[in-house]
Amino acid sequence: MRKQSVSTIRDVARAANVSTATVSHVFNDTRPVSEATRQAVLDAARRLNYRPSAIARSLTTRRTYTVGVVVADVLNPFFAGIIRGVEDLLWQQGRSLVVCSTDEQPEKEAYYLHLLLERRVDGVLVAPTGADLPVYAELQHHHIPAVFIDRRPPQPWGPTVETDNVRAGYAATRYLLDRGHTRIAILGRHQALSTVTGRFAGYRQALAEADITPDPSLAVTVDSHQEAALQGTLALLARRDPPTALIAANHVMTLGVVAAMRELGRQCPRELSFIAFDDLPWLALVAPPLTAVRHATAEICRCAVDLLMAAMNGQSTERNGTANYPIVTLPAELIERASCAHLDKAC
Amino acid sequence: MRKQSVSTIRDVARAANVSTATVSHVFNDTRPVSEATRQAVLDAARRLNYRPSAIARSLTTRRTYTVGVVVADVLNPFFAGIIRGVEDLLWQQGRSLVVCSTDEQPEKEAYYLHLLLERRVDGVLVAPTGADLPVYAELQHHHIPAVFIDRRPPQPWGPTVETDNVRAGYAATRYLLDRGHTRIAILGRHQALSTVTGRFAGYRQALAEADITPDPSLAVTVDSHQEAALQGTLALLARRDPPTALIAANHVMTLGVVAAMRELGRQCPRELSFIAFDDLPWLALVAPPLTAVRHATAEICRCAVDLLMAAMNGQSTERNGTANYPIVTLPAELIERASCAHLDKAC
DNA sequence: CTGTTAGCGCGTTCAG
DNA sequence: CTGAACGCGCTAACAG
Repeated sequence: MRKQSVSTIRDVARAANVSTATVSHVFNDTRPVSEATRQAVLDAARRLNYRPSAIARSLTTRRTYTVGVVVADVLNPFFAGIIRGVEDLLWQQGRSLVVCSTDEQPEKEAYYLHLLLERRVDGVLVAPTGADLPVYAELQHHHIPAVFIDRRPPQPWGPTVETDNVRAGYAATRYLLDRGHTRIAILGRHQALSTVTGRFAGYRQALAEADITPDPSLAVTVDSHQEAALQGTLALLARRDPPTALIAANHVMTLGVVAAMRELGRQCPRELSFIAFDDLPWLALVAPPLTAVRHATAEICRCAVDLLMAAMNGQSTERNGTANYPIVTLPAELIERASCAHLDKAC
Repeated sequence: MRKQSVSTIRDVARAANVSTATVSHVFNDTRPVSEATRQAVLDAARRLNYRPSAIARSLTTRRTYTVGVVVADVLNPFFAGIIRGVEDLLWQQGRSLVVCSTDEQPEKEAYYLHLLLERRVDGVLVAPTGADLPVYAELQHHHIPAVFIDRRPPQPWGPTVETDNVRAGYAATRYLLDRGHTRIAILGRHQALSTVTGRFAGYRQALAEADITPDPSLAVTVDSHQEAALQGTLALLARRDPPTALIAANHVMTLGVVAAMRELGRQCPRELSFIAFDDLPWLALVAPPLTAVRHATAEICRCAVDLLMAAMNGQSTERNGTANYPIVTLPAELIERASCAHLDKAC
């Protein structure tokens, strides 16, 4: 077998004695072709192992059938879920998905967005790091729509789909208040993301509504590592007046809290009631099962993809002057499990 | 601001009073350009918001700087880890990564590989479903190298990088044997993947070496869902002669086993010693901490990417006649934790 | 129903 | 050090 090069549409056209246009139309079903020539084309294509080049096609159609997904970390189960959800939705449209992990670094976010811009993806789904990057304007200039997921961008560069963090933080706190807790702590990452601030705001709001003067030292922020979360929890529980309940504002925090409880040999919920943000299978399997706030991941994906499609198929990104992008806020669900106890009134 | 279209290399050339060739060379640093014109070009580019089109570039260079990664499921933490590792390695080369989840369905695998083929990715990393797909030959025909990860392809269509499943299965079983267990069960998915068969083979080998006549009914295979794993475990533990130790051959199995233990109120390791394949943070945090087999994920990624790069930069896929592709087998690590107890001789 | 042809935006010879 | 011109593989007008 001699070194056969990859064959092009022209090779097929020659082999089938038709024009390249006909071949194109056979493959794209974009205008009627007589059955005879159609078969001839398909035969020739099969013989030559022909596969149309999406690159060449993209050059003329100005569509890549690809979208970029920029998240903090694919390894984080929450984002893995987002990616999976988006992939399934896009799959049906023949679109593929290039994934990028920023590790919460604005430089990496900018780098990846530039990459996606050069590749001329049809659109991007971004969980922004929070920095106000010039690349957002560039994307807009190049008519590449962006939809923000999970967190709000620093400026309204596009529609946003997020969990109702305020309400979720409120609901979790309220749930604990209803069980008699007054000294409730919350542990989150030390970062100005809308997720964090929202959850903390809901927490404070619930306390205020219950006429509890919030103790600022019970709202703890740490670096986004399990170890930091562990140390933060240890410090919290070592106080003379430790909290009776604790909310972990994301999954990494949850791991740290559980590690701390284990290290101290503290029992949950007898010695500390606990609510975890981000639900995962294992939370239901430990002793005690952990109460958790579950994101509406499927809805987030569906909504984000819908918005992106609308922007991609619709006219331009900027409709008339300054567009007013929607912020879609989806409710989270509190999954009740055994990790929250009623506090005796006596306390 | 009027509707300004996206500017091309020609616009930049005009604006800078140079030829398109010069602009190209400025951006790619591919031949000396006088500092004056260089600046003029960069200025013009900045003014026009110019970004080179990777599509047009790919059409001439025949390189997309993109690789496809086909796995069973991005949501599976093992594969998420693979993707993250590969992404980090590729990132430094300016390559991006399109991810595809097959859900173990050969049709989906074929579909995605065709998609990647049309997109002319520089190479693919595949965790095959096990089916012998014609698309493998097509990839080869189109000189798109494939490297297989985690599982072996049905035919040697490319190099493979995998965990040493036999040794890992052997080590886990041996570990339990050393602690006095003789009735050891293993629970895996019901599927003819090299991962499963390897782990089961190692299990049988260890038993044979210990002169234990293996009880086939202790090697259980079920569908790859937590519920099926749960049922399988329940059945195993409901026997008149239940095993004293159990190995879960992957993470889904682990979830099912833990759920079953919880449902039965069985204590680990007092009533059942347990080893989990696939290590995750939470395994160390439950009571008791779960002994686990940890894959050398980082090494798998490094090795797979190295092999892929070699194939992409090297000449063609088929060097001389039938290439002989290596199968790289990387050792897993047994992480000792408290979930395995010594069995009293008396038993 | 089918063919011709002109780009799409870039890299890359070959001349100068 | 620079420019002109061709081609990558395909789609989209326009003819027929």
